[in-house]
Amino acid sequence: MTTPGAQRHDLIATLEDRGFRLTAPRRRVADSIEEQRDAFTAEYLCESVPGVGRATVYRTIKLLVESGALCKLAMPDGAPKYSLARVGHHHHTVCVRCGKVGDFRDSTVERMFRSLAKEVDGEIVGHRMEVYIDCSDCAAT
Amino acid sequence: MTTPGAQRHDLIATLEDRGFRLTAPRRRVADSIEEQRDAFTAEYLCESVPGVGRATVYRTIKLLVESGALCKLAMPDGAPKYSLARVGHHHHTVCVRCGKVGDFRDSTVERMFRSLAKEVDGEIVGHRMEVYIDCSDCAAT
DNA sequence: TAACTATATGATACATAGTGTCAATAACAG
DNA sequence: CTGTTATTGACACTATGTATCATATAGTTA
Repeated sequence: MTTPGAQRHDLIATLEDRGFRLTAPRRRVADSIEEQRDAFTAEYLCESVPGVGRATVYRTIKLLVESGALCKLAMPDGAPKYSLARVGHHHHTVCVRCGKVGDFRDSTVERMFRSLAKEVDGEIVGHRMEVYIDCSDCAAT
Repeated sequence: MTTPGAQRHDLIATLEDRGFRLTAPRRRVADSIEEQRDAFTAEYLCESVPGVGRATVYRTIKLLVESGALCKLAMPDGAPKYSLARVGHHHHTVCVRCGKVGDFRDSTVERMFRSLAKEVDGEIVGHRMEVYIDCSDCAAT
């Protein structure tokens, strides 16, 4: 049981829990990710941690995505961005103008997948869903 | 009104309707796409039309996606594949083993988006959804 | 049907998002 | 403090495109 509302993004602890070594480059990448409020690209993250190798940044991102601590999203053109995971399983709204990410879990989403499971030829092994929005802040400008 | 059941994939006609020139390279790319039964990558298509420039293949794919005649899908890792569009707006099931693509339109999907529209901070301007399956043929092997 | 012109082509270089290799380095266990 | 093994950073390479530009051609018009 996790305490509701007490969402931490202790990315380094996530890596430690999975048995990875706590290195200086990983700490710097994790710290930088925790500072990002909105969705960010891997290349942007590389720039935010000068001195850390590009490959290390990508490797760290990959570990965090595999751990479920980070979500990989696709922009409308398919370009990838990353966003901190705030809840277990969820989907995202992404503002196409400012990149602000929102999470949502909707009972109708779950209902839809249950309904779909009966129709498809085979077993559902995963899914992807992103909802693109023009957020109220951007719409106001 | 379209005639239900009479789904054609006249990709060349789609380009003509949009005012593009009917060139030999475009005909070859369009013909090759119409032969693909499952989702395919752009590079695979390039190989299937030897002699046609890679840039031309990508340009033709882009025109067809913009026309709605071709769908760009994302595999679980985000890698793009393309699939002929059979109906107006729909979503896809993709077998993660063989790449077979199925279309679906589910009333609960529409209901879900209507429900979501009330919750999000802004206006929904688009979405993306793919359902990954292990199809019955692959599961049998 | 010949000529004209805008569009399209193909070669090439470049951009973005990663992954594989490998020698050097550093974390952590003992 | 030392040894082992994971990790790093540099670099090369792959995949998926896009930009540029000289050349070629589709479709129009005389």
